[in-house]
Amino acid sequence: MAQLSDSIEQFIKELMSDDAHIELRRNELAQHFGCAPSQINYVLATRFSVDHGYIIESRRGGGGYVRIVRMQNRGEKNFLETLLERVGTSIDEDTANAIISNLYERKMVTRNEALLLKAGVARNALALPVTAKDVLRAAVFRNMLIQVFRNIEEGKRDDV
Amino acid sequence: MAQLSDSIEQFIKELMSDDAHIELRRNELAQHFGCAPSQINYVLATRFSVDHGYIIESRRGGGGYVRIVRMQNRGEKNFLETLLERVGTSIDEDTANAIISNLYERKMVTRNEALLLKAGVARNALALPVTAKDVLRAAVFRNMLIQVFRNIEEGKRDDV
DNA sequence: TGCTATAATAGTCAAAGAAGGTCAAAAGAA
DNA sequence: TTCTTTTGACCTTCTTTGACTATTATAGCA
Repeated sequence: MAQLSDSIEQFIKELMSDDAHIELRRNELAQHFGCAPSQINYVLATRFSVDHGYIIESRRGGGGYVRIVRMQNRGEKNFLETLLERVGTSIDEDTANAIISNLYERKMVTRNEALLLKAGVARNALALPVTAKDVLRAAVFRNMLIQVFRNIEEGKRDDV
Repeated sequence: MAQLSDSIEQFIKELMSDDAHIELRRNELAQHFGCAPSQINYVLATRFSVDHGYIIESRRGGGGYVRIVRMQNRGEKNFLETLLERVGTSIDEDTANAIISNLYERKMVTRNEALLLKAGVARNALALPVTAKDVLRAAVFRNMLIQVFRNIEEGKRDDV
């Protein structure tokens, strides 16, 4: 049943289309969807986080607004470093998934590859205490991320 | 006779009819049959497992669902089953790599996907005693293998 | 002009609601 | 008995709402 949050996410993405950023009124949007204003914050937090490749700016008071900015493509080399730093030595599944979705939106991986990456970091694969899971997931994920960039870099040789 | 589980199994199969996959609400279905929700899980586990040719996906929370995907052709189903059996609960890196190369040779995964899979099971990702590594690798690998087949089956939906 | 009160926004956080998952014990069949 | 099925208690995840808080612009007043 196409969750409210999903609809709002879609709506915002359509609004953005090709633009690198849009501005909206939190209350208006909430009214449009007949929901609590804080629902908008929830959507922003869960679907437009930095890990998803967006930056949120806002301003309160009269004439207030919420601006959603799609982060620019950095140089790939730099980007990998940033991602690895973000992953660090421990990462939870949601954050990892956000990063993967971002890679897909930037067309750096195909849909199938994205799903493969998600399968690799899924919590259900790891029968361990949560903390250990996060540590292990980070290790596996780092490896896969590096491979993603390697794939992008070379994409030519045919020996596997 | 006609066990409850059998009825539920039939019901689901009729629901699917020609579709390669359906989505349902666990609680609704349970209510329809006047049984405990976990009964549905039992049916899924015993009649819609991978070795029966199905793959289950699900999501919790508001708007949650259970999706049942049927693998189209028998060959694929048996192959996945064989692979999962081969992987078992513990596998070393070389064996995993051999399986991946085989998938690539059969053109079931692209070169990039194969490399991604290898990255996911690489020993350097797992900072653990060897035995534990193998066990963990098996878990992650199983997950990824199932995803490979899922990709082959559906390759259409666009939600990542 | 400078200050202040008010209205107009947005943010935070915790609690409630809405699913599905797990596991072990009880019940039933073979 | 032994294997399969069924149930229920408890767990985890994701969403939605609402009360309370914070910030900003502006109109009115001294």
